[in-house]
Amino acid sequence: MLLLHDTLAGEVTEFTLRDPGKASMYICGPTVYDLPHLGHGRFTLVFDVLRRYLIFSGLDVTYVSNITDIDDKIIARAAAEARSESAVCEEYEARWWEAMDQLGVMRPDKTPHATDFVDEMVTMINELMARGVAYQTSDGVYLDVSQVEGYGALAGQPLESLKAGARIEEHEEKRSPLDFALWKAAKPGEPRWPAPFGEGRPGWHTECVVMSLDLLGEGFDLHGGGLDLKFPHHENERAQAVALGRPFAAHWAHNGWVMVEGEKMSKSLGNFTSLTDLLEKSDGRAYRLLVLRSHYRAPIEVTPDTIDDAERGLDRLDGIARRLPLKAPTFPVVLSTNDAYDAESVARFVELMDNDLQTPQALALVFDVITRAHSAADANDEGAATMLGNTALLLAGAMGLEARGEAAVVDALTQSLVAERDAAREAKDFARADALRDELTALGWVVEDTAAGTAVRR
RNA sequence: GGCGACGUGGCCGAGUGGUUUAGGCAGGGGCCUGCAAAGCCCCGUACCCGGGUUCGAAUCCCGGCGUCGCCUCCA
Repeated sequence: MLLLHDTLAGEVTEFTLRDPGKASMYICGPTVYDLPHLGHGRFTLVFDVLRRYLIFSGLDVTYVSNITDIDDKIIARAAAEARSESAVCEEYEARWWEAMDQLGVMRPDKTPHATDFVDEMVTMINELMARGVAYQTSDGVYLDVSQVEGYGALAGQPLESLKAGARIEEHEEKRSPLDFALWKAAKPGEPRWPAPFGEGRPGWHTECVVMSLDLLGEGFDLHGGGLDLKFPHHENERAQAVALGRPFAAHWAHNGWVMVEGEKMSKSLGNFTSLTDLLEKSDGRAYRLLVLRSHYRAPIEVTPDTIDDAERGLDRLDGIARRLPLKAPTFPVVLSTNDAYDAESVARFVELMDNDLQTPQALALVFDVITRAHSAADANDEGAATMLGNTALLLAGAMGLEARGEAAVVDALTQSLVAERDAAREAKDFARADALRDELTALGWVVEDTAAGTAVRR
């Protein structure tokens, strides 16, 4: 039984399912107006790990994550670069998926685009107006949060308290500074859709309510995203569903910040690093390892040092796959009772993951199993070594971490140096052998002697 | 002003009332090796400060200090 922290409850609760055997997740996706940054990388990894763990546990998971393709920032960029909004969205959505693939994040089962759901959003806004909880102003349609039962539940603060701290600029037509736009009336030159309440475009908080309920149905299991979405984005989504009287997400999950030198990384602070940049410089698996290494709700520091550290950790994972003839699990990994695994380790893994995704300890467990596999191999106990090695690959794989044991692609020059070195060692010409090793090292290879002769890897 | 998170050994980063304890990286010693590498074994000082509860607290409570965040767009 999976226990998961629920933002609404403010504590770890049982992750219950609406339909037995099936899990439905809606994770807020990106607004495609710029390159993805490290924060995007983290939330996609965190929820990818949750998704994979649910699959590993035998559940049939439906994972929906949207693409916001209409927004002020998209319009601004399009205007600044004198091209269409759709051109901007196409470019950055493509970059988004490239980064996701490099991270090994599974593609969502469904990827709704906001602009494909405008009709549904208009219908919903109409209903909110008919119910008297939304009102029209000269620049759009707003939700009257004072009429929403329990507004502020996600923020963990009552409405009055939120109001007191509101730093929103005055808007004389709004009844409360916390009221938010469901619909923004079109300004000249902006993309627009027809609506009974005037041409315009949907507000950000509206798309996710409509798309999640439309694609997953009422009372779906989990709604997640980065911590900054908790308020106001998720609060406002929830407010719309509550105002409509429609059961919304049963469970809310939010992951912690990516920090840069002790400060939250964010676009507004200008201290963000693009994911694209990171992935050019490091193995995509390194960021996943880094994310797994701390709890998903804790902040993480991403620096060249912590990434390097993670890459060295990967080498330890890969090392066991290089050493032993293991059976790589099929991704996404599903727990099968047919194969020979170390039952105790698997049980321990499940116990840790069930406890609000204790991936740091689960990872420690994987490393322990690797050590045991090496020890067994040292003792020439091939059966135990293989079984333990396969267990390590299974558990790492369950978290989306792939071990790579395949030999490097070796060019002709390297091949000849390797052959020459083997010959020299055969002839006990160690001076020559060491010189050749130096040459190989200079070419960027790590040289290891094995029973089969010289082995090289990057 | 309101609400919240956090402060652990060289670094990253878990943990939680009590035997030995995360784990990774880095460092030291040993085994292995022609020498290495990889691997295995062993090792180091930790728990912000001050009180309190307790037989016993890094772990619970109170106070303090410090850091960070949310209440505006933000993953």
